[in-house]
Amino acid sequence: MTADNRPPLVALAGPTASGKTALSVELAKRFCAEVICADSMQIYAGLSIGTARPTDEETEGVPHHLFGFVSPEEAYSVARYADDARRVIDEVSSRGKLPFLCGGTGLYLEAVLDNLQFADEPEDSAVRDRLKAEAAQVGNEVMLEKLRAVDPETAARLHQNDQGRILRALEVFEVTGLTIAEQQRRSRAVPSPYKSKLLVLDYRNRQTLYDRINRRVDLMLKAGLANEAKAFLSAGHAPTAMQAIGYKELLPWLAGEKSLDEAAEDLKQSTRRYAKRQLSWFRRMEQAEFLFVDDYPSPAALADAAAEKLFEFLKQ
RNA sequence: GCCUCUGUAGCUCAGUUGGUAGAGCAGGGGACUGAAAAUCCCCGUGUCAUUGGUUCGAUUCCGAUCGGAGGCA
Repeated sequence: MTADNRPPLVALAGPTASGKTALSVELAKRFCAEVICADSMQIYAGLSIGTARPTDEETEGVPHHLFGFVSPEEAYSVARYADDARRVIDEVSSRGKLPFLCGGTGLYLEAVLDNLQFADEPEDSAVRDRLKAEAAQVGNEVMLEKLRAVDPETAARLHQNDQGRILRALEVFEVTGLTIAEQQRRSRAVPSPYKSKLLVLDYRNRQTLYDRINRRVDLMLKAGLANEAKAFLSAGHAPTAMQAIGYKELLPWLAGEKSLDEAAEDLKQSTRRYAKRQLSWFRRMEQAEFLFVDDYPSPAALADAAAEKLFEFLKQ
């Protein structure tokens, strides 16, 4: 067995409120690592309390990258993230530090860990807008049939109601002349220049996680989430950032339709459901090694266990 | 104390003219390649309160008991 001489890349994933931030800082200190955001919402400036972005106090002097650096007015995407993340990873690595991805966005993590290649595509969304208008006219079934005619492979795996993916597949074919199935194959053509390790935090007892989520939402509100949301929501449209959990759920309260308590309950529920979806993503990531937080008596014990796994990995 | 109503899935309730039951919400699982904290798909066995009786058969009818609600004293 030949040694893998590629430089190391470590990632820590886990559902929201699982304790990623604290653990990442602790591990970063032990391994001389620098943390790189792998979270689709913590990248935005202005969304700080609601996305639980690490505060200066929490980072304890450990360098953090790609947090809060995108204007919420901008449309961001996985493709841009992959570029940004690779650039930072290379920088950190070339300085002799360990790049440490931390975040809960499965797609972003996969894009970097699997070194997915994204082809250049024109910025304008004219094609997409047109396809959307067409779908509104003729219905999803017809659009799915159109896709089946050019890309039966993709059409076969998409459900009729999955309009977003059906239209994107049609868009890719129209813009690039290649099916999205083929594009996706090509996206995996280049092996990663890094050897990587992915740790995932989870809880054996789901309720424990949910309790943490509920508690954290209360803390966010105490920390001033309502004001942050007010400022963010009144700043106008923010196409992608607008999707962040923690803001849109407070709209009914700002509109006087719901009490703050009711809105907070909705917010907790969306967050719980989100955590579930995150876990479902992480479970299918082949290289994921799960660490169950409630297996350990203390954060320190968890950190020791995680550190041991990283030692093993770095030795390889 | 008496009368009436009520007790079915974690919650709110349907329902079975007697052949062991189903919705919404909650919850669970899955998918995911340019909006991903988004989006899409799938999943309902529960001593039908307990206990006797009638019946081939009771969650369904009758009685009692124990909860709950309302009314009258």
